[in-house]
Amino acid sequence: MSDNKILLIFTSKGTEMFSKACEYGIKAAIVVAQESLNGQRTSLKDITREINSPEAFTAKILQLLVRSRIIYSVKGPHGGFEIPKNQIDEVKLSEIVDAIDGDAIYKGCGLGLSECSASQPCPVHDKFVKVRDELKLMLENTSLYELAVGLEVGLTFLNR
Amino acid sequence: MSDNKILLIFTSKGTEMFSKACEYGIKAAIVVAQESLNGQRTSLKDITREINSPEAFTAKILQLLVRSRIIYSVKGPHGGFEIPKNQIDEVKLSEIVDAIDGDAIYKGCGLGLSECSASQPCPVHDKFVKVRDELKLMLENTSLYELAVGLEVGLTFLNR
DNA sequence: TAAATAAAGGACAAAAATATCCGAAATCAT
DNA sequence: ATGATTTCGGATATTTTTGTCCTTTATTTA
Ligand code: FES
Ligand code: FES
Repeated sequence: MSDNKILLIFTSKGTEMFSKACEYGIKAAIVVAQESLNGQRTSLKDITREINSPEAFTAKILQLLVRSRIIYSVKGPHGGFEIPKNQIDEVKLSEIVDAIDGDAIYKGCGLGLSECSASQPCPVHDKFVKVRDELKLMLENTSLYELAVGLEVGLTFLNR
Repeated sequence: MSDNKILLIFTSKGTEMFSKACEYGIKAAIVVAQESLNGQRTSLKDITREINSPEAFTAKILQLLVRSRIIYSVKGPHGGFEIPKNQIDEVKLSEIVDAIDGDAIYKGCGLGLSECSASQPCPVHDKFVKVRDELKLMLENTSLYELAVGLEVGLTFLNR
């Protein structure tokens, strides 16, 4: 053991690509999309059971998506969250990420400079832009529909 | 204004790819590399002036890099941080990120599942792995040397 | 209309990341 | 040896993120 006191200050389990809030938001949206494709609304409880997330916290994130008109909510018995069927294919991952984490991850400078600029690039700019742009493209081209279908068919998992 | 009380809870200026600690670490390492190529040591003060970062916090991060033997330190007058010239080309960005943020960003599941698995993939797995692997490759193939040279030549900036 | 249900919203709590302060230890120059 | 300099290390403070609790509001059903 010995010197793990100071190290603890920096013992992060590992910084991830998206915030927890965003991870929950994406997962929740996929569940809502999947149920919506089946013509069903999904309640907060159902969602948190499916994605194994803290209820009240997830509620806040869902509200964020509702405010961004990415999903829609209905109160009262048999209420819950839904997405109009014809809209599910139009909702891109980028909109969800943007609503929760902002666009810095796929638009901002990799070293945190005020803005990414090709004329005044940071040292990693050239190399970073390539992967960042591919991330951007991926997020903008991936629809909730395809993610929901994979889940419905049993090919993918939300909970492990 | 009206409803910005609740919204404030979620007003992040935008989640970035790397943590602040990691951004400082990368920038600091580049400065140290650049000076080392000139046969000079760099003091903490010089570093924080170059990259415009909080001094004491940056010191902690530098210590982390020292412990990982990515950079070396010398105490006392004319002390500071340095990297042996012949090592500068061998230090890859991935080692720095790994030492500070861990490897989750270029190895972990995009939706935060316990581990990324192709046999039990999360809904974004297929699409995410592509960009994550490119990020991994980029980090593993980018050396401190090339980043430092770009800075030396005046092509890149650390401070804007 | 009343009761039950589910989301919305506010206040608060805990944990993690970011940041500051100060003294100790090492090193160098005189 | 002494004093100046600079990193190292511990304690603490601030801010942001994550998470909980409980009340209010809207909606449905009986
Ligand atoms: S300036 Fe840093 S990524 Fe473009
Ligand atoms: S399982 Fe989620 S990215 Fe591989």
